[in-house]
Amino acid sequence: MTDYIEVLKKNDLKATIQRTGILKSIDNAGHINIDDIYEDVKENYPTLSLATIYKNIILMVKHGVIVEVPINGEKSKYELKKDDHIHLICKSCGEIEDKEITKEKKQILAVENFKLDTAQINLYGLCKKCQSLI
Amino acid sequence: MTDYIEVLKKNDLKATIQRTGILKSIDNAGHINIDDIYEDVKENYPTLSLATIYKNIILMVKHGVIVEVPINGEKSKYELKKDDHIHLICKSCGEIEDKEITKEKKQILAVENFKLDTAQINLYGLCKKCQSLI
DNA sequence: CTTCATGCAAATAATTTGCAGTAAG
DNA sequence: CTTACTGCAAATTATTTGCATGAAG
Repeated sequence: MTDYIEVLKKNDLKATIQRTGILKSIDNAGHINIDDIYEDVKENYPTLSLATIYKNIILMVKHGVIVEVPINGEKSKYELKKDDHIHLICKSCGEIEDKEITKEKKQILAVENFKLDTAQINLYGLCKKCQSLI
Repeated sequence: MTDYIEVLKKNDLKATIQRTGILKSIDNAGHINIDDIYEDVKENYPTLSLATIYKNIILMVKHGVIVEVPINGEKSKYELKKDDHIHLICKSCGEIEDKEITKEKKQILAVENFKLDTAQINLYGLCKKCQSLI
């Protein structure tokens, strides 16, 4: 269980109850879009507004607390910041699974004349469960 | 120079002047978002409407003529459909460069229990030009 | 205390839709 | 011919902004 208050302060952000609530929601879901965060957080903080979520998502991305995960044909989802990893995105059920990138894999992606900051690797296909349903 | 009429027909789409215009614009830019397509195409077809672009982008993505390239914190760009490749996205100037994925690299990305369809690899960092400006 | 965050309502931007008139095959 | 496409205007949805009040450090 992550200490969201710590994470926020470490990244120069005040720890408000709205922010920890949003982080808890993201952490819980793994990957989640703004509307779903709103639905989720509202349960515990009914007065929390969508505008507050927008403002905070932008802010927390800027401060490196969370990361945007753009998905083809959908609204972006967000996840807690962690080491680069691969997203396995199921085109059938929409489930997103994280997969570690080994050092060797990352090395292989290295490109000359380009100073790499973040690698975003999304593999679209069919997860095990959905394959078996065909 | 690609024959856009051919491409469209091959993918079961009528070849209208608006569609070939959009494809030409995308091909020309490499990677371009909807607003910029609009600005570009309007020069030659001033009556072409933004609604038509939206409708056709959605349609051409569905038919596999073009591909969405989501970019963190921006509106998605679009490119002509081609073999999977890597995008080098410069965080400074915004330039996107395509880089081939060798078979070995693609093999390395293979994951058990996941039937891969499309690989989307975006590397965010600094291009050569922008590195030298620091 | 002091500064920054929240919530609301209102503004703006982005995308979608319906429909009458056109064009492609 | 027949079916599907376009352009327009209107509707909807998504996102941003300003400001008075309230909470964090």
